[in-house]
Amino acid sequence: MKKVRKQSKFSWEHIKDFCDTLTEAEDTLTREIVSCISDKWSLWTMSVIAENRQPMRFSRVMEHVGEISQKSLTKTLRGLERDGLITRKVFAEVPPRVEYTITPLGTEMLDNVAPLWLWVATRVRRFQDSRNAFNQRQPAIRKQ
Amino acid sequence: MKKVRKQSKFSWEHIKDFCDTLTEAEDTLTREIVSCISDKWSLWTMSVIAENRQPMRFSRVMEHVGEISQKSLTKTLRGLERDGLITRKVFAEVPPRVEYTITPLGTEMLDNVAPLWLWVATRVRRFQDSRNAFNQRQPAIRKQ
DNA sequence: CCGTATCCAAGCCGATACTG
DNA sequence: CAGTATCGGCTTGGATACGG
Repeated sequence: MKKVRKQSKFSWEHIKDFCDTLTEAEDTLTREIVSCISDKWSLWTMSVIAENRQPMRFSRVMEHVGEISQKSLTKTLRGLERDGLITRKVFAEVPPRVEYTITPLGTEMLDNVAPLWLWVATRVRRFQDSRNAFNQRQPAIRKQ
Repeated sequence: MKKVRKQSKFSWEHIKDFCDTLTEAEDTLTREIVSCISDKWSLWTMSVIAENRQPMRFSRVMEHVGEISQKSLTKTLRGLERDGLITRKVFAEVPPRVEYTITPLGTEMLDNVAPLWLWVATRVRRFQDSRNAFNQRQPAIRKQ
């Protein structure tokens, strides 16, 4: 019986046991959800909607998010809706109105990302130093 | 003076104030570092090296990580080294030997990612349900 | 053994144009 | 107003071949 370690997994110390209880599908989905925090727009869009404290129209979200294109915003919002992080409500009016709201799950998500983000941010100088040092020593093993 | 909101930022509640103290370069770097957790191999590679508890050769890392290609593993390891998350030690021998070790910063990183990962993993069913429901109702606004 | 170089396919994302 | 459709550039990562 060949033990194939699934790609893209993460397990570490005390969470290892729990991770091992997940099916492969669950494990894959977990990674997908976690990965949204490095999606170019997802996290920022969520925090924009969350901080508004009330339903937000498409165009207002677009204003606040910034330089995003319509296409990308639509795609981002659909993804967040699909995962239950925001809700999308369409009003049958002319002109059309669509309102987006953060869900409790979405708020929880933001609250859980924040500590990690903060940890990285407080160490950003150290990372910068490390990169500078790395770039200054000649690329390892470089021929000549 | 046009206030251009940098892309790809994240700020939320109590971390907002701290994030605002970062320069744009620092903010960008923070996002880059955070993003490594969704890199296909970085996190998994780090946990493999960390759990080994001792320096690990390239080929052994490759075995444990699994289906990764040499090229991707090299690239992943270089990135982690550059950011100070692992160390890379070359021995001038024949045949060549290179050993990788997790750094304290790398361990800290893993420890800080774990809670988020665990939170997502414990809610994975909810995310799955949300996706199923989303896929079953006809795509919003879909014509006909 | 531990890489580097090259080619190539897939996917992301912006710009632009069009629609109910 | 809030999308959809299409194109095209850029990046990412696998496969393969080669090198010190």
